[in-house]
Amino acid sequence: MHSRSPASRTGRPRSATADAAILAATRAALVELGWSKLTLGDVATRAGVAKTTLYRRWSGKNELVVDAVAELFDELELPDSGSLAADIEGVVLQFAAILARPEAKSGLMAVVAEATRDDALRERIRESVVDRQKRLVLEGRSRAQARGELPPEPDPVTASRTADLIFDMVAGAVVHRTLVSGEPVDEEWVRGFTLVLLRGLAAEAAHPAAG
Amino acid sequence: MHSRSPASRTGRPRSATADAAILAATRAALVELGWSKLTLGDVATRAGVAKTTLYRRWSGKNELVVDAVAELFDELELPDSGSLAADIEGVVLQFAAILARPEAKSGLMAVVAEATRDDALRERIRESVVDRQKRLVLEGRSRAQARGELPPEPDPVTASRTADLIFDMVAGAVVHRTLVSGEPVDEEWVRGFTLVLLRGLAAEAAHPAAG
DNA sequence: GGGCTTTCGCTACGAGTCGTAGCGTAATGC
DNA sequence: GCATTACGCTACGACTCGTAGCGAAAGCCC
Repeated sequence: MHSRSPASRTGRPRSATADAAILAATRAALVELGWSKLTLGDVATRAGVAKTTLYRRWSGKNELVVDAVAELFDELELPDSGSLAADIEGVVLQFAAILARPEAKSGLMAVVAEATRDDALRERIRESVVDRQKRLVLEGRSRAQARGELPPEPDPVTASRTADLIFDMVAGAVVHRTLVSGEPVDEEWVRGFTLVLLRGLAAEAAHPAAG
Repeated sequence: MHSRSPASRTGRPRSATADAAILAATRAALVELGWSKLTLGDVATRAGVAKTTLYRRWSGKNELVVDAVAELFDELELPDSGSLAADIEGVVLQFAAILARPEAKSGLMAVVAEATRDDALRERIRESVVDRQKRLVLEGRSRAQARGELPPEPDPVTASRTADLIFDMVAGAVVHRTLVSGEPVDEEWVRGFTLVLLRGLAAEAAHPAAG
């Protein structure tokens, strides 16, 4: 989560209940009000805590919403369905289901927008949201290579680059479809997407093709 | 741009200079302050107009920023470079160059986030930003089909669906790479991306593979 | 030129939010 | 019991919002 260091061993400990209540209240406020109309005073009232308590734990709206939205991605798991295509389809559908929730929609993109001018916020998003998604890509590829569906990478540099490319293609397409195009990520779309991606990757691996 | 109807033929006309000054001031404020710290009063001061003038033309921050950012995409053009791969790479590099500018970064994602709770705003973004990008996809495919690089579509329904898929994959990947991963869209990345996409599409077209 | 209409710049305003300070109280560890 | 920290509460100045009202300016039409 946020700060983990138990810098203080003495004194009254912070209420763990309050943390959970604040984050839940933040998500509820995101659903009802959206990002722009969400105020920290309102969140504090919903959570049943004082506004000052909220400010003692989070430095502002951005950090609070990142933590509140990050919890939504806890449920993301890579299903071991036996084939790479099914793995991808399963993860994409899970990711899309989370992204379709109103608290994720209005909150996530807003903090990403803010992160363009705030390096610390960008790093916070990376740690609590993005890296968890990226790990699924790495794990999925490793499984597919073990099954022989994808060839092993020749060197770690291109392996890392390809993983980054795949991640941006998968997450980017789903996010863009959901938030910009405003169309649902249903099974039909996922099938078409997976088809294009997988065949592109298989062919790309067969023909390394460095320009 | 915004309202096109010259509803009033009489009276003092609106200053066209003011419109341009306000939009330019908005972009300047986005660069210096970012989305969250941008205030309409400050934009009015920068543009040399009264705050009330600004409110007469735009209903709020969201609509103003959409128009200001939309102008950045005016320069987007499809280069006729002779091959589909070169066309894609050219457009992607143009798109990425625009998206890398700070006024686009901080403004565009913020209004997209707001648009998740505002249908009118979403439509405004679609008209002034998204559709112009989408047209390039349609045009590029049509050229590639004329060249024989892509097979003609069997029916208009799947043609439309495939175009939507390609658009979300291209725009999504570039946006995600730029804003979420925070990595540059350089020529090396574009080559790898185009390779995967094109080979996926060519194979997909060869094997229609429904269900 | 005279009149009509709309826009313009300016000032001022109530409402709402921000983030902080100060206080007395509650809950821990030693 | 004592030191230390977190808590709830209240209050505060600073800021932004969006609007109203005013006199002046800049166009059309006769």
